[in-house]
Amino acid sequence: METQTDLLFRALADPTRRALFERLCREGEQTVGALTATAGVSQPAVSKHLAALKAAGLVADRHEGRQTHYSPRTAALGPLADWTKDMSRFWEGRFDALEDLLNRMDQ
Amino acid sequence: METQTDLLFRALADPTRRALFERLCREGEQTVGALTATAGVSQPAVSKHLAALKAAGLVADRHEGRQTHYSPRTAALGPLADWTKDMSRFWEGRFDALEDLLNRMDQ
DNA sequence: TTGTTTCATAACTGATGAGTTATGGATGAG
DNA sequence: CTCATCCATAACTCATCAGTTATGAAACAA
Repeated sequence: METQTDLLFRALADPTRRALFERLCREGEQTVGALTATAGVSQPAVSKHLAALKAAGLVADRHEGRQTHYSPRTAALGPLADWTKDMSRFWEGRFDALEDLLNRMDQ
Repeated sequence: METQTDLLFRALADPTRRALFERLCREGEQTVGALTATAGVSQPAVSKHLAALKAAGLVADRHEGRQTHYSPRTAALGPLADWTKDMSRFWEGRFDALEDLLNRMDQ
């Protein structure tokens, strides 16, 4: 079966898709047209990537007339942060750079 | 070009590969044979996954006689933690669940 | 109504990659 | 020196997926 975590990791694996999500995080809500203008791929490609991000819960869409506005849902990154921290914790106390990692995550 | 971040996200995208890494984090150093025993895929498949994890810096290998021991390198998760935090920060102050995410990351 | 714009979907192509079996190199056991 | 064991690589198959062009639906403009 396809868990939500699987979906999340897979959604972020593609560079083009990750770049779209990054733009939304940096610049805020954007229409498909605006995203397509500088995405380097065709409009249908952008739409498909946005659908994948939406399936992973990473973006939300809002319809306004002919346009569809997409915005980031950074809350969806929660499981990713949890997983990263868990992996470090499991390995904790053995010998490695856990402290460095946690320091980086603590603000 | 293939950045180190691309390599990291791609390495973690596959469920079988992620499961191998999780096992190493939970149980510590393992030989290829031990990992293969419960991986659900063939020994060459395991070897290839381990090679991918190694290319991403997520594991290290140690040769001892005929056996190869693999251990996790959780420090390689640093860029992932950084990226996650950056994305949340960019979106910070706009309106969403940043606090919840950061609380989860703060220990 | 007629035409234009915006986006999503369908249909297809090509590349990538996860899996397999086969094999070989290296080490250890006898 | 055999022979078995452990792992990595080669060679191949098959599915998945990122990209394309073509098209259609819906909203606005005239």
